[in-house]
Amino acid sequence: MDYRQRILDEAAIMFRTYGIRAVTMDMLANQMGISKRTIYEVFKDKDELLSGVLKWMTVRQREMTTKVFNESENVIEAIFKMLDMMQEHFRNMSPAFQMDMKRFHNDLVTKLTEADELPYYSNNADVLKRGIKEGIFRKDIDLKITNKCLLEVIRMSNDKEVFPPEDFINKDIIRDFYINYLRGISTQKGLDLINYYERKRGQK
Amino acid sequence: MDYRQRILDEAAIMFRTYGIRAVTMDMLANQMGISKRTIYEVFKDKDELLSGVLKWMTVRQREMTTKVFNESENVIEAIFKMLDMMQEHFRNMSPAFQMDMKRFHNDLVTKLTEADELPYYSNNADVLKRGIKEGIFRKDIDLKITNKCLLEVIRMSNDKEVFPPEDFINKDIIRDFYINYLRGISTQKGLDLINYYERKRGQK
DNA sequence: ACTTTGTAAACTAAAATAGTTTTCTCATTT
DNA sequence: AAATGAGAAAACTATTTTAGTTTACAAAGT
Repeated sequence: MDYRQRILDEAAIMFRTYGIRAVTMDMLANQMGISKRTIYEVFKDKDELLSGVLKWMTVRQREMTTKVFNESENVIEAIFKMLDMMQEHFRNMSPAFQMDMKRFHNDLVTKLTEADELPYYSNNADVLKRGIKEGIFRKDIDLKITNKCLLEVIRMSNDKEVFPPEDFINKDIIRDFYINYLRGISTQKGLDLINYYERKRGQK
Repeated sequence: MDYRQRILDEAAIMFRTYGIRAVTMDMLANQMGISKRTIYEVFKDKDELLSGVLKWMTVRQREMTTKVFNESENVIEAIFKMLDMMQEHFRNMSPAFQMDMKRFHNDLVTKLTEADELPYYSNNADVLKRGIKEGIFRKDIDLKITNKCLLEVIRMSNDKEVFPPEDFINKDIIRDFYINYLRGISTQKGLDLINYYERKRGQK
């Protein structure tokens, strides 16, 4: 029985559901039916547990995205699927989680951001290159800047201070923001594809 | 400027979004751009604020339900609309809120439950009576028991321990539970109406 | 000038929780 | 059957938070 993995899985669920502060180590141990000490046997402290959870979430996200990208006809289809996954990821995440991350673990956030170990905040250079190769994105875009912009779009879309929930009821902010930026860097072929998948999506 | 009401409104939003413990009095004051002391000028302590918030939520819920009931053709239509409202209410509520209520304010919960001052946990006797008068519910049902059962259905449907989210992905538990119990107390006319509104709902 | 109303910020006291230590239990090994 | 070891259970303490208070101060109205 791999305690480490079991703890990571359960902690991930609980952190995402209730927030980080709200989940005490006692609560987690009780919920899993193990002793608190066993948790501390594997993880030095709560910070290490949290950072483990985030890294694990990133690994899984990477695997899923890679799979999606390999199985997609073109970059636009892949991006649309990835946006669906991302939306699902953030939809099930308690606002408390994001608030706690900012208030109490901001140093961890910056560390993980720099190390590209935060789910859905990872380097998109490969995607962009593929898009260029497929004639979907314009050849003259600046890879580094565009990549950074896409990351910022995601970050901002999920920032409650930028888009306060009381003013923006719509949950499709990411989509809207991301896709319209995408249009801006697309060729005619890219635009046609975006329109195609947008229509397709609207139908269901 | 009615501080009491403004505080209630903002606290309601924050408690529901982040949970009760996660929202500190400082945070609430900062968010509103007022001083913490001003809050304590109006509310003795956090408990009183919370209880105020819940009562206020109940008042609004009552108004809305009453309106819906007066504007509905029959009891089944009214109940369907009410279920929609209820679903919306619980959908936007952080699991942390419900957990905090149970862990740290359980005495308040029981107090408010007894006083019928918890949103959506209110007496349904009038609804049942109207249903009987309209020939939708059977005449021979035991009002007191049925009423209690309906309340319990709502309570259980929202209890994460009864329906753990990891096992029951479906958010329509309340609907399913409530409506099928309703079928059990309905006349043929009632059943026909339920089927009609179920179909109508399924279409959109 | 004086009073009221509220902000800002420092402070204290209480509560909760992270993390530790101790004791006990049961299963496995020798 | 004794020894070992992994982990449960629960009590403990040390730290951190946060509720709630107090103080000083600023603006606005009288």
